[in-house]
Amino acid sequence: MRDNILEATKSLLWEKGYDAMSPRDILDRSGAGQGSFYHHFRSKKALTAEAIEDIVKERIDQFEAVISGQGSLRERIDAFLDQRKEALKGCRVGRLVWDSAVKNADLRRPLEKYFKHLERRLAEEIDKAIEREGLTSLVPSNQLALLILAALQGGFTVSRACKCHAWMKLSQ
Amino acid sequence: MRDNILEATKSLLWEKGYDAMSPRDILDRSGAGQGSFYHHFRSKKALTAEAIEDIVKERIDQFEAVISGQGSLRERIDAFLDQRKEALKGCRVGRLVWDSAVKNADLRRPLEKYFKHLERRLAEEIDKAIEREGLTSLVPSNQLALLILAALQGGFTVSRACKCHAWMKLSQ
DNA sequence: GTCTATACCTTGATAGAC
DNA sequence: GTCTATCAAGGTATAGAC
Repeated sequence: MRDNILEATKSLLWEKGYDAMSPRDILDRSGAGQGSFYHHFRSKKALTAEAIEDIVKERIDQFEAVISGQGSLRERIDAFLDQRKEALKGCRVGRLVWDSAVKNADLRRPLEKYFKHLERRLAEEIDKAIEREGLTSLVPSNQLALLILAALQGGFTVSRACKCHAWMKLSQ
Repeated sequence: MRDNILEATKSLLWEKGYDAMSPRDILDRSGAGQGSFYHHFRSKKALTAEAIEDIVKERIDQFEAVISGQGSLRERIDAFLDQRKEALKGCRVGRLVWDSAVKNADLRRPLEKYFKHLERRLAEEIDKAIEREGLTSLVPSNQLALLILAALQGGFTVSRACKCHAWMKLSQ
């Protein structure tokens, strides 16, 4: 039951975010009762903190699965971008950035960890590719890495505002 | 008093978003009483709709003030990016995209209008600059325009997650 | 561990006096 | 137009039985 509650929370955070997600929502989706909720978790915020840790862990694993894999850099980055088929739902992590809960440092830290990790690893792989694949870059690799991240996150924002997959235009 | 309420709402939408903003917050900031609130506006959502219309209007005007001005394309785009000094607060428009109110088509439409306008105008100015300034572009102007928008919006997201101005690294 | 009952607060809104 | 009083519903959490 603890797991049900946690999974329900993770999906609700993606769909509605923290502010719009009520304990009621979590109980309905998980099938748990009030008793279970407050037996396993001290508060909505404590539960959210754990859910965010989980989400970031999963996303980093999924990212590493493609970026550390075989293929050219271009192929691996494309595979990374392809992980986001449902543009209108946004990034499971980036979506949380604007929620009030994130004013709390403990809840924000995992989000920072996520973006820092992706930025660092992308820059590393770009550097490797410059060496191995003979690529050239007009800007430092860490700037390029950040640009890729930002364009992806902002693509979600524009996509949702326009209710269409703007990022598809970006990646052709 | 009507204006006080509207202005308070506009600033609160920027700081907290729709879901985390209560009528109480609005009354406190505007100095109005319950009576005034519901005399001038039918509901929180109706007030928000009007506030969003206002915000988009103001932002488009501010954008046009620089993009239609004098100077090279590069200078004008830099001026546009420079309008966002407070990266951690995010874009007044983009910030709203993830709020529950935006599921309502009437509230989402102004956001779409904003991004569509900026995308179209940036693409136009890029085309003009290619002709007049002899610039060249590796990608179609509308893709480049969208990339600029997305990188800016996503820059806000990453900046807030990391509590630092990521976009400064992007624009050097 | 889970259930039901309960409690307190806030939200979002209405009513009626002035 | 503004004020105060009031309200129903829902959000968040606790208590105690099983």
